[in-house]
Amino acid sequence: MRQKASTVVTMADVARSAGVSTMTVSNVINGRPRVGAETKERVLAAIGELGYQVNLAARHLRAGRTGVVGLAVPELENPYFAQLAGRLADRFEAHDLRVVVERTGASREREMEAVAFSRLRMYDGLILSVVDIDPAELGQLRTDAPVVLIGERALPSRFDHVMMDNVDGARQATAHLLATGARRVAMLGGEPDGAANMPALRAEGYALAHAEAAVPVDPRLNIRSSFRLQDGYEGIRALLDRGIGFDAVFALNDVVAMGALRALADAGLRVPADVQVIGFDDIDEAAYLVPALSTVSPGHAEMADRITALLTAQITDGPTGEPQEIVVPARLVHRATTTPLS
Amino acid sequence: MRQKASTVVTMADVARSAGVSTMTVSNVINGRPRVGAETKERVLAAIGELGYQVNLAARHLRAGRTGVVGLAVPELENPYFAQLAGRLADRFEAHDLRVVVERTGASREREMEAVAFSRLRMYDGLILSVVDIDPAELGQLRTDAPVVLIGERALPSRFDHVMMDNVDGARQATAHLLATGARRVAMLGGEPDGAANMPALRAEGYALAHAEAAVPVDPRLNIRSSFRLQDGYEGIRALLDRGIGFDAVFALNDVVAMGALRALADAGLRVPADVQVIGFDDIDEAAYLVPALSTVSPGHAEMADRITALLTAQITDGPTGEPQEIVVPARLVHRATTTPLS
DNA sequence: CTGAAAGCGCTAACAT
DNA sequence: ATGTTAGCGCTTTCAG
Repeated sequence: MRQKASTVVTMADVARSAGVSTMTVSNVINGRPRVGAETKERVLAAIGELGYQVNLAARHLRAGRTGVVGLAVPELENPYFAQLAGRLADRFEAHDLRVVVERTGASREREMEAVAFSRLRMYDGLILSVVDIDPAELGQLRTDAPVVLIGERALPSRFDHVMMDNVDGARQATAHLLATGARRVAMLGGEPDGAANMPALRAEGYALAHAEAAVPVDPRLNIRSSFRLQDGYEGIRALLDRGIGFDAVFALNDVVAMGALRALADAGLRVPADVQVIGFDDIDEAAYLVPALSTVSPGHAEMADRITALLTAQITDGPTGEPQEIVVPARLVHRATTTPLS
Repeated sequence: MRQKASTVVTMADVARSAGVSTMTVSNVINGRPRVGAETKERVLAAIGELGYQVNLAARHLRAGRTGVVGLAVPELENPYFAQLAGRLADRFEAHDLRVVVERTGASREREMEAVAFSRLRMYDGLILSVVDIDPAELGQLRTDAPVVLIGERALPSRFDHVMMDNVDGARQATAHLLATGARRVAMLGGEPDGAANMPALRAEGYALAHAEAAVPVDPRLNIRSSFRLQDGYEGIRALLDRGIGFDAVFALNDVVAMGALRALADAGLRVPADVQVIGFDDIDEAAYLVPALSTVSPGHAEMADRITALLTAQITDGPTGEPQEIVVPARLVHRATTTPLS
């Protein structure tokens, strides 16, 4: 399993071939000024001939930085994360930092912690979407590497942390449903494991709105599942098959809302006349569904701006004093799957 | 802008604190067998106390490998790529390789080449989705690092290359439309720059089907644009506004098809009764749209399997002799936006 | 303008 | 069972 060391061209090879020192080669490659024009050409020629490429591992070891920030998300396929990744990539590009995305595999907190933190040193900074992590685990991590957490509710931690207002967003969404006459609001998506994770928070907002409107919650309307399209579809089908009536659906994210819309259409139910539907996340697709999906916008731009600002600050200035904790407000987006207020 | 070297804990620090050599620390960390139980504990304790974390840059420099494979795609937000990334991550995990995804920014071939190849050495292997790259540029690259190209038509290159059958998929899709009575098939999406890029190939299949069916093509039905939802929407709107009649839409990908579906619905046109619609890519969302989108499936599983096999082979066995060129067949998926064949 | 020396943090190979 | 030596490929001093 050995590498064929002979095929790897090093800087020393180039230097030898061009009859200069490695230092001069280094200078040419990095476009440093004080190199003779003719020398430069000789070096460039040698590089071309030998097909030399810098060894970034060595460069990084030396430089102590990599120029890349990692973004660790539970899953790549979820449009929310894919779109977040795009927005962050845009912003970090402006700071000459490249974003690379990796997957943690969600709920499995072990894996997440392991992956994300063992690799910390590969990155100048890490943006970690915490899904289900135990605050205690976070607490034991010894590192002053630049890290920004995104996702859940306030965590006791020494890391900067930006979150969307899950509870309030869910409250607003549910309240709108209730205010426009719904009395039996199904809640769809999210695993039923306690914890302060995202589904739990959105569920909290759902409960809150019911309490405020003094509308009782029927626990049978609580359909928990994973967050795929299929889960949204099957959740609604299950409700229908079991004959459990409902006049609105609060989907814990837009993806399951999409699945729900489909199930409703298949059942011949009209949206929003028979059943209102509202999602969460405001993914790009929401506006283009038929009918267009009402949803909760978690403030995409502000979120991305905050994350970028926080992380770049840490990277350039080193560990900051107090960890910041930023809550980006959520906003209802009314489209065609809900009935307007009055 | 100096790093605070004092806060970085190295293996030597741990060794000193535990009263052993760095080698012993290394052995403990890597779980190598021949370490005394009591020594091990001392080391572990020191690690915990100091909050030591391995420096992966150094490890990689030493090991000559990183355990990560890069996936460079034009854009993260496109569900096709997001879903591809997920499938690849699954498969590479089985080989103890982690996939990290980065964005090349599509069409700008310079950037793409630059990004993808300058970083080659960071990865044990690279999967590069070539969008618009000039074969000549690829040709000049000197490297025998493991690379698998995905995307377009056959390229003269020394890299393994797996592609979907763009032309045939498009031909099948268009042929179905024509066979079920459509005579004016709008083609939607894709920049109109010549080249052997994806849009051009799918356009070729479109033309081919028309030729085979002896149906003339009205160039005004060719609406080229970018590949966002909005572009699909606006493309159809433009056709409608200009009063250019059409009875079917071949969308160059599912995302623009989604936009088109929405525009059609807004205009009160029934799908497929008034206008048939077919997309390309078979993204997960397609099956859940209302109505469910007929599309061309590019053989997702086979594609991912092939890519994984090719790249892992290169990584473990070194440069192979002949570069492989694999075309994964495309298959029509009939759902609700097209009328069935007779 | 160019070069020599030293060392980033780690681990394979060889002592002990 | 543990330590010593050497060096991965690069770049930062500091000398020419």
